[in-house]
Amino acid sequence: MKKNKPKYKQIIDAAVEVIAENGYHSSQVSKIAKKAGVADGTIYLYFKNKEDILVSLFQEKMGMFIEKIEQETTSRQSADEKLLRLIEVHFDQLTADHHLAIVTQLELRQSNKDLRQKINAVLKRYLEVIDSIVGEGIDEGIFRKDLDKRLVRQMIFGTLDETVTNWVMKDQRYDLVKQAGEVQKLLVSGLSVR
Amino acid sequence: MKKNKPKYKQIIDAAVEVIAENGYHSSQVSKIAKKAGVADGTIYLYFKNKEDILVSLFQEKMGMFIEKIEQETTSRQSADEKLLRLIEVHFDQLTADHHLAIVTQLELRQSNKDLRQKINAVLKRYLEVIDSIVGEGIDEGIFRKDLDKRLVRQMIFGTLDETVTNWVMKDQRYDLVKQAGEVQKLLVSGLSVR
Amino acid sequence: MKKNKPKYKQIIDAAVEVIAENGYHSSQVSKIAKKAGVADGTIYLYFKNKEDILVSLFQEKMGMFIEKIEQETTSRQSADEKLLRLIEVHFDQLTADHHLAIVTQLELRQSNKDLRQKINAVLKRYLEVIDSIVGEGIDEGIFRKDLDKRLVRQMIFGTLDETVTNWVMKDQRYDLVKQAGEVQKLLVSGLSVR
Amino acid sequence: MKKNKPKYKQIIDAAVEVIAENGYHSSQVSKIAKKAGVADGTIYLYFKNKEDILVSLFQEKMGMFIEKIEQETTSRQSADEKLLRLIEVHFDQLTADHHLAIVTQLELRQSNKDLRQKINAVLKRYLEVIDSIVGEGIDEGIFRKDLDKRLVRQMIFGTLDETVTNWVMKDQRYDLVKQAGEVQKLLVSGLSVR
DNA sequence: GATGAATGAGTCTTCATTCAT
DNA sequence: TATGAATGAAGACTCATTCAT
Repeated sequence: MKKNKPKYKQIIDAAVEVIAENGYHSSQVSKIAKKAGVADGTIYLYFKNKEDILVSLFQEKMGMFIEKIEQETTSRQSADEKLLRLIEVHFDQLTADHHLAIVTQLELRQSNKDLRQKINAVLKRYLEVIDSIVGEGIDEGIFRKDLDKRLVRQMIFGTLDETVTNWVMKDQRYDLVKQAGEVQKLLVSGLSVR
Repeated sequence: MKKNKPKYKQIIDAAVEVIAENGYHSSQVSKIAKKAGVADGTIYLYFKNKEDILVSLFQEKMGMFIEKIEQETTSRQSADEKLLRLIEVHFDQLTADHHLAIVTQLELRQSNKDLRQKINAVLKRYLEVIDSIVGEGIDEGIFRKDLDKRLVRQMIFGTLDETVTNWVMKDQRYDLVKQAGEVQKLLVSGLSVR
Repeated sequence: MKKNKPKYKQIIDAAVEVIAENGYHSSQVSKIAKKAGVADGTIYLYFKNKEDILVSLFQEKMGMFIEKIEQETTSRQSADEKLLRLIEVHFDQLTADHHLAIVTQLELRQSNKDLRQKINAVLKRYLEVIDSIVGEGIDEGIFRKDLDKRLVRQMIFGTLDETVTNWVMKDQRYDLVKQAGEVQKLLVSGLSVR
Repeated sequence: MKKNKPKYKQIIDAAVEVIAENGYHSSQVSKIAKKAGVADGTIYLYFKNKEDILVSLFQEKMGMFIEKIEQETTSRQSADEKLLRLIEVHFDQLTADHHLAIVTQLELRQSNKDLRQKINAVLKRYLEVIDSIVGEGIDEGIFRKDLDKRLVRQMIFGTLDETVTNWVMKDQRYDLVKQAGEVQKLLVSGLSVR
């Protein structure tokens, strides 16, 4: 119960906690309401239905997540620095909110097709940040001209996502942010010795 | 469970089809039984419960999938050729069985934590193939000595997985195998101009 | 409950409209409040509960309905003329307020036993008008002496009610009042050729 | 629990009892299942949904009801005898099953528009019986030639329905069948002395 | 082995009503 | 008087699993 927050945020925060602790399928609306300190019916004054809680949760949290990344990357000079900062901020934010990490990496994936598509719509902004960094890198002459933008985007996002998921599944027992540099280096330089 | 009996395979194949066509949450046991041409109760002579169908499905299909990759990669000389072959065979097999592609990339992710952990156990063999290729590459002197094995594994697997998922979500409308070379190059050389 | 205040009538009129337009089961208190231009809670300053709105609605509208019939019938001379006038005024009033017709003939019947009993209490006055017309007819010697008052009352009311209900269910597409004469003749003379 | 009946009939009979005893709105599916001696889920092996129980109940019972009326009326010679027999059989059948009487006269009217339309479809057959008797009466020369078929049908059905409803609401405390003759006479001869 | 009819636990959502302001 | 945000009870339906045959 977080009495000073507006109910909308109270409910979303409760949902993150409940889902992280109980898993997606054991997160009944009544459980979320109880954690939020409101009646079951109150949920429906702020959200259309259960799915809408999840979509809103993702939009709210991911919105802030992406905004932070946008802010932090623009302040850097070169594309490779921007990429490093993107990875650091990505890792940092999920480290700071380990409930959110569990929810985004594991639990929300159990949602159905409809919800996943809404989630992808939210992720689009993030992918555009990646795209623009890659574009800058090419313009700056530090990234290859012949890069396939889509493949690159998939490599970067796929790598970060898989890295975070592994870390979450290992119960977040190591320092993710420390690996940002190495991950960036891998993405920029690849496996090759040169 | 008698793995060599036709009915066992009948049911698994029916499950793949039903899940690909109806989605994970609309794939009731009764629907799978009907497609397999057996009674609902018969399912339980071959599988402990519904989750066991899914785990077995994944083990069966992924077992063959990984075996093929093991075979095809050992026949290649150098680590970078092996990596290329791994990607080609990975893409090729999912292209060949589009029902399976849908099931592994989209539908099976909607399963709960327990099931995902069993799925990860199956994937371990695949990750070991990646590890050994990377190890060979280092020994051969074509990959960097200071590579973090785990991060590399996550980059390679994450990239391939994200690439296939995107392709499936775009309804498999383009030729995935054609992109194997470019993906391999990205992984080996990174984004950098050199 | 202050019957002379405008708000009381506002709410009842809103209820008639809302029920006629949305049907009994889709007529939430909040919808009635909105249509009446008051807050949900205000409803409860004028009515004990939802059922009370409906009972009051029926009392209010039926009170006027019956009063009109009482007035119009007393001015006629003989019982058969009074009966004709009763039918004409009955049909006429429901034709004049088609929302009310829908509500009384179709929607209010969906209420539960309790409400129906209260509705019947309101109807009692109407049945008494019928009774007295029949009594007069007998006294005048134009109706049979051996008539069973209750059965007659049921025939007259049942016939009018069924006639109006059919007309409402046919979307009030024909002129009900025009049929008053024929209905009266049927009731007075029956089916027989003489 | 009526173990020797097929489940379909068991459930319908249970529904009649439960609705008659508890009223339409307090007749939960679980209550019907319990009375029928089956599990809640079993209901849904035999009926699409709750409304389908009610529609089927009406079709089943009313089907038999009307069939009986059809049989009994055809065996009579003249139209007025047929009408008398129709009334007798109508009253007799509802007297014989007082639960059914409550359900058809009071509780089923509380259903929504959709259900009522399905109920009306069932009643159509009954109205056709009335129509044909009236037609015969006209052909036989004992009923007036200028009768409005629809109005007559509404008078007959409205009168019977109202009569039965009143009897049910008076807790069926008097002998309904005994009044059949008087009701028939009223319909045939009307109120008039001759 | 094979069947499939029967089971029954589990949950989202609505909406009449309240009460602090 | 008037408000309207908050309450919380209540119920139809699904579907994985069982077991008598």
